[in-house]
Amino acid sequence: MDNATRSERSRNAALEAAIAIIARDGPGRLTLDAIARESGLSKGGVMHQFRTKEAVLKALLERQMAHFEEFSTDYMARVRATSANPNLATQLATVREAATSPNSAALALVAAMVENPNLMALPREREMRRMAAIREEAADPDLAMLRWAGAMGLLLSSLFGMSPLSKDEHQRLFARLLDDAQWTGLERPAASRAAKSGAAPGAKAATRRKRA
Amino acid sequence: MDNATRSERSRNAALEAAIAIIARDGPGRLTLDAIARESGLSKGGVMHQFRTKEAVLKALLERQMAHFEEFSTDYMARVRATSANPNLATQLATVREAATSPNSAALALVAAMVENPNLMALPREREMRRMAAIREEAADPDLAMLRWAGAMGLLLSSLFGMSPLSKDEHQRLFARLLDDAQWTGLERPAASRAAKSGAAPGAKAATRRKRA
DNA sequence: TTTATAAAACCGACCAGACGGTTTGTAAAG
DNA sequence: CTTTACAAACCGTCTGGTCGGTTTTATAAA
Repeated sequence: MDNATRSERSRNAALEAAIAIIARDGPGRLTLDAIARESGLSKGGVMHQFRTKEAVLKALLERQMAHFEEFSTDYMARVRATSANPNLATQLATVREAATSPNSAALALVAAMVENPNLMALPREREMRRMAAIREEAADPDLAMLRWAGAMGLLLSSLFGMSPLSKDEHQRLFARLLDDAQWTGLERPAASRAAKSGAAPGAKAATRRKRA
Repeated sequence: MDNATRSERSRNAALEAAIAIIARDGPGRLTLDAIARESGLSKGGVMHQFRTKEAVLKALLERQMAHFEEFSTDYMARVRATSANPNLATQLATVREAATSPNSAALALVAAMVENPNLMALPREREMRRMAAIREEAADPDLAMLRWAGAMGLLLSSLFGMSPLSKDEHQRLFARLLDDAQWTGLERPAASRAAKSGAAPGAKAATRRKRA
């Protein structure tokens, strides 16, 4: 077998094992020995691919982020033309995806937070940029943030096992969050922001797109 | 000093120390030795008050839950008469309180989840009962759930350090979540609840059914 | 009030196992 | 023959938990 793909396979096995462990036993049980056991590799093998445990977490985080990055990009490409607020739509759909997929990125996030809280710097920064984009394009930025927060709440509460909602109800709520038509009734034009953006005509911020 | 209060003081010191450690160093750094160091007690002293580490976590969880239980009861007593949906209002206010207070219950939750995920059984059950009450009283149960989810999203995202919102914005969003008047525009009469006695929950709700 | 006794709170040394990480050795790929 | 991928034994430290002993409080007889 090719050397590169051999490494690739091992790295993959280790990361899959890590996710399985976190999901099954909780983040506190994620140890290098456990990863070795679960993946079939020896501890030496794991340590050859990742020099330190933090490197494992980092790789895990990056892999999950890349996955959702891809999902996000695809979704964005599909709705950019049709949606009035493509960034919000994309983010909502991505969070739904994360909530649906069992080996969620959220698990990696929790594990990272446990081991080394400042590993979250990367995801945080990315998330913040997205939030900024959402607010830029929104007619009512606060409402957009609340829709985003609603999605996060659904995701995290189900991750923490605190959601009383069935799968169906979950999907229904996400669908409602995503449906712009259901939120148009109570928009508040965000006077503060309109005033801040200089000579902007006061009313409809939704028509003002980001740099075209 | 009285014997009972001596114990009380020690238990308190240990729990305070635990919260401080979690907040400062992350849940992964919460060890019995660390608690002993931080609290000034000896390890033996800590182990006398709590026979096991799990007992510490459990006590921590229960203390925080009791605190918010009290807040919740007080708030409920104040708004029960005036609010159309006192359960929702109370829950939103409680979550805001949790998000505001620095030594949040959420920290205890995360720590418990790390150490022993099934410790979350108690909070989960309580939460579920509340959610049920919220849905009972709501004209549009799904919307109520989304407002709740929004609050949870704000809380948890700020807990994870992923909130781009300032304190002021945070407060503003919570206020908006709490203000019934801002959500009456798009209520849907909850066909699900009315028709639920049948069998089909899953109808594609995308078609908007607004109410006057 | 004093004194004898118990019970509870507390200490700090100690232990077995688990932890992250290193080292040494070997087989496969280049 | 050199480099890379992996294995397995190993190391020092940390972890949750135990244990024997000391101090403080509680009880009550003298």
